[in-house]
Amino acid sequence: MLEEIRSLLQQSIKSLRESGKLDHIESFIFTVDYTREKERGDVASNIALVLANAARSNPRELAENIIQHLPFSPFIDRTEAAGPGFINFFFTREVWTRVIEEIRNSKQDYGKSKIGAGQKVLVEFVSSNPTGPLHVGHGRGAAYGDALVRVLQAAGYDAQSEYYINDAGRQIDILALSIWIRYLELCGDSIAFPEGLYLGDYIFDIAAQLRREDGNAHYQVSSDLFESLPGDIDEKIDTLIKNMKSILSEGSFSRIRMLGSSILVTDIKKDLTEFGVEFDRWYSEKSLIDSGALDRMVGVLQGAGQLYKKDGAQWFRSTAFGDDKDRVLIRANGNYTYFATDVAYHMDKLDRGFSKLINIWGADHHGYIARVKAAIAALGKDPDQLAVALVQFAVLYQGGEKIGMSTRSGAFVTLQELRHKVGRDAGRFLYVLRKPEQHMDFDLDLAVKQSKDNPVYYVQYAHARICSVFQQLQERDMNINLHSADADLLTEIQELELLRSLARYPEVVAQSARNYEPHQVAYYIKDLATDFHAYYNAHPFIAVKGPLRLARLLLIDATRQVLANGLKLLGVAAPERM
RNA sequence: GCGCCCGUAGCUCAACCGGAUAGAGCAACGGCCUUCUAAGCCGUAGGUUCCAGGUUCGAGUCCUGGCGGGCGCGCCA
Repeated sequence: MLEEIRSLLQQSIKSLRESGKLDHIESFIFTVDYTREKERGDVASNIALVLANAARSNPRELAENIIQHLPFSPFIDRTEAAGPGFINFFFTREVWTRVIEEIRNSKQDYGKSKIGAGQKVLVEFVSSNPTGPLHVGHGRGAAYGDALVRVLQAAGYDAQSEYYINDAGRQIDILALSIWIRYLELCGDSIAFPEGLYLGDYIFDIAAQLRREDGNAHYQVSSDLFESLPGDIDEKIDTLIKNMKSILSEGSFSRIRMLGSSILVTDIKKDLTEFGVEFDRWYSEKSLIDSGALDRMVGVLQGAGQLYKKDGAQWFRSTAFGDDKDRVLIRANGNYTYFATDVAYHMDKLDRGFSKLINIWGADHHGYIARVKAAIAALGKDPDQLAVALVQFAVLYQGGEKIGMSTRSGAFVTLQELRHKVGRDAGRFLYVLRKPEQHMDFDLDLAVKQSKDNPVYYVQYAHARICSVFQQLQERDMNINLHSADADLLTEIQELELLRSLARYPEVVAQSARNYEPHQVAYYIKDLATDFHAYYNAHPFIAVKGPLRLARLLLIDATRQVLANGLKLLGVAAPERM
């Protein structure tokens, strides 16, 4: 509908020009938006305000002029110039009839658009290291990323989701080391667990499984492991890893690595699936090394003259592309850095033909953006193809107290615990109710409440209430055939409010996709639920006669459909009863 | 020190590319169940949008400088 109005305005401008009442203006941007208050019509445009300057005329007069030249439309009842020069449009009943029909015809597709026009977009999110379970911080990224993919798809983008598994490199070595030491303990060795390794209970579980399956096959005397360790904690860990690799057979080492990461990846997948988050693809970091993609990338940068050696390491001249400092790709000990494989990964994403890459990262990774963009530029691509959405941390509160979190020490609330405690729907809705860059207080007490305080139930309740009305009608064997229903009978204030809201939905989805802001959908369905509850309390549906009842049923059925569509985009269930 | 994010009602948060009188929920106060789910509704009260300048028809939104909070600034990921 906004496009219709936009077109009417453009036609008016054209005829103003042809009659010599308006000079030609190169290009201009104007808005056509649904109004916040119905006193200002259903839709308003600032076109006269925008053009007034260039036309050197009074905006209010220009608005009147534009109105005079508007072509006829069956959708416009009347127009007015208002305020400083806005043009307000008031819809005819024709519009409401059309909206209801459209919802009835489109059903689960109502709200979809083509603004993405098949653009290939890759959304990468969570991508947590398989070195421990997901915690509530990952939950926010998961809820946001999944909703974003759904919203983009609804807006016509060819959006795909991907999880990058860091199954190569140092972190996985540390994981293997942690498991092996616990395993040695299980074999009867008494070992002082070194600093900086993974401490969580899940490490014991993996070690126990290893021993169950392989017996003492990986047992080696551990005294060599701790020989001549340096003082620095990182160097100490690197030495421990080196020692472990020389003590263990190749087979044992890779067995422990693989077992650890595969168990953890499986757990992560399960956690996410139960949270309603599925990925189109799980992309292995290790595969970049095995396939030679990493070496190819280094070759390209080498060929471009953007690499140099210093202190035994291989550096990428990222400062030539706007980064603060140059970055190491290959460490002096010969190992690739995480950054190196990540650059290869981004090269691969672009090679796969995605026009836009959206990465969802925790806010602590913001300093990483410049170097990845620098690498993309150095590889001869456009760094603006990469968009990074930073998700701020969620701080958990319980009983008014902040719950501290620390990953390394193993003391954190896992996503699974959150889900068991508050449920999938409440968890996802509360996460996605905040725009990602906003710092967030996650109130566990509130999330747990199955009451009016919890916004997710407010929306779901509206959906269930509507279903219940139809359920009752069916039980009483009353007519619910809406084919002959007449939307023109809907004239109550609450009915018009609902119709206005329903009409807005496609634009909300489009806007939400354009800005990567699924929270707009969450707020919209909250508002829609409010409109419905107000209606429900003001007017009867069952205890009212024939045609009017059918008209009202028509309206609430459409409302139910839109609530369901919106909830679906957020990955939240639309229950039929509560 | 440098960089990024945030600062809006007592609390948690919205505000569509800069638009008209800054909105919800919770908390507070007053009402509504012999009628379809009260997990609901109606009403009252609550604001120097952190501060100071600037840009313009118009600023919570953009720019500059402060203040406050969070996070970065590794041959970690």
